[in-house]
Amino acid sequence: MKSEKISDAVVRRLPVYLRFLNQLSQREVPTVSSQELGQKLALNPAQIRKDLAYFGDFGRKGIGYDVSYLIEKIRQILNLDQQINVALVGAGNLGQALSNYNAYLKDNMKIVSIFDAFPSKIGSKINNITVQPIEELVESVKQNNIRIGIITVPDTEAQRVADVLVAAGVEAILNFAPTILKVPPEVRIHAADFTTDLLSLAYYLNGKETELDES
Amino acid sequence: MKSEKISDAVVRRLPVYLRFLNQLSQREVPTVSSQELGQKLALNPAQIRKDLAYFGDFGRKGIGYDVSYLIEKIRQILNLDQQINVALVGAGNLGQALSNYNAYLKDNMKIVSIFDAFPSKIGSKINNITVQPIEELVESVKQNNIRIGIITVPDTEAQRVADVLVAAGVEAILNFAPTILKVPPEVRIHAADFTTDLLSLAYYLNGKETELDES
DNA sequence: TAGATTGTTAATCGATTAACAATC
DNA sequence: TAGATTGTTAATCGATTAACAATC
Repeated sequence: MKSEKISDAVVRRLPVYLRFLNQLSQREVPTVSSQELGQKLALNPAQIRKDLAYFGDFGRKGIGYDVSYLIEKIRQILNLDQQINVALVGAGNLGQALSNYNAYLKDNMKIVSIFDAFPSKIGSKINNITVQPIEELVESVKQNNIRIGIITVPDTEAQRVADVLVAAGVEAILNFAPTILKVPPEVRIHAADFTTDLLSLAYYLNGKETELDES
Repeated sequence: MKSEKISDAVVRRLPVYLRFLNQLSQREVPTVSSQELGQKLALNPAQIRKDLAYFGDFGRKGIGYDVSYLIEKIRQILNLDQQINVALVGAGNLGQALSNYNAYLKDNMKIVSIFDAFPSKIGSKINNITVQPIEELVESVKQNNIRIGIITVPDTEAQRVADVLVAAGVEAILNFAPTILKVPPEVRIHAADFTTDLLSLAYYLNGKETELDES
């Protein structure tokens, strides 16, 4: 166990480990080596060992990692040993898809409130949750102990919504809008904008990745 | 213009530049400096200049970058000066959201075919496109000059679908399923799995990012 | 004991940032 | 000319990988 600052690159791999470990657990595989993890996840085994060693000595030399134990530990590290309440802002197509797709549930993340600005959406039910007007957000976030906000509104509204979420005291935001949001440094933001991913893919079409520089 | 290998980190910033430049263009701003771009996009100006300089001398000393010219150039670099046809596999909630949300259209990316395995989905129309059975994928991809595939099927099906897309000759895949896909090296894959993003956010809740290591 | 695999240090690799001459 | 800003080299910073002693 070291007490260095842990980089975001490391943190983002933890859910990847967790997911695969859960699969192993389901198949009742008792232990796994960094070697095998690396192979399955396309990562360097040394990197995996190093990542895990930041948080503790979870493995056993000569044996590997106990699957159940490592799952428990990673869940603790990610704060997933308690339920994390999430608010979703933007009940459009994408927002509806995210709230239906409640795969997070098994990971203790739960969308407990949904907000929208459109009067036509308000009052309707998505996945058993009644859509509320954004005016009620601050109050609702405080009352329901909501700690994470998901933004699925049009990009023109994203900053406004982020400001409201911050005012409500949310600690982290997952932003699906294609905008760089300005928030105070204590609020963590992850961009989940897939248009960026998709457009950048186009670069790799057509052999453009090898330089054709003849000139 | 250098002919180094361009890293993916650089490529992924290009769509971010492009998006902001489009906004400037709409406001009819004629030129922009790396300084200003950096400020708005929360990036280091030197990094922006370096990124752009990989592809050519697009700026003018003392002036900055001509907005329209830079847009044109970045679109060329990203292969977006031609229409790129995209296939979507998986007509569930998320798939429907993506195909409705056709924000890519203005960037010359177009979802032209949608596939699903569920008999109940097949034949229905989403955003004016008829959902086809996966059995028709290979044929359809070839006929419609589809070059990118988007995977929005359940994770248990993702690898199978990826194999079919590869067999059909797709050059790149955007994968929303939470699985590490195995594909031949000439096919580019980007992971767009937001559960990873969301779970990793939980790490930052609650002051966990500063080490409490007292022991 | 022999084989396997960890945790960790050192080496490498790559990406970001600073600095500045060139020049509009 | 003076001020601004690029393109690029050099310096820095950080992340990944290799190597290996410790040990199950």
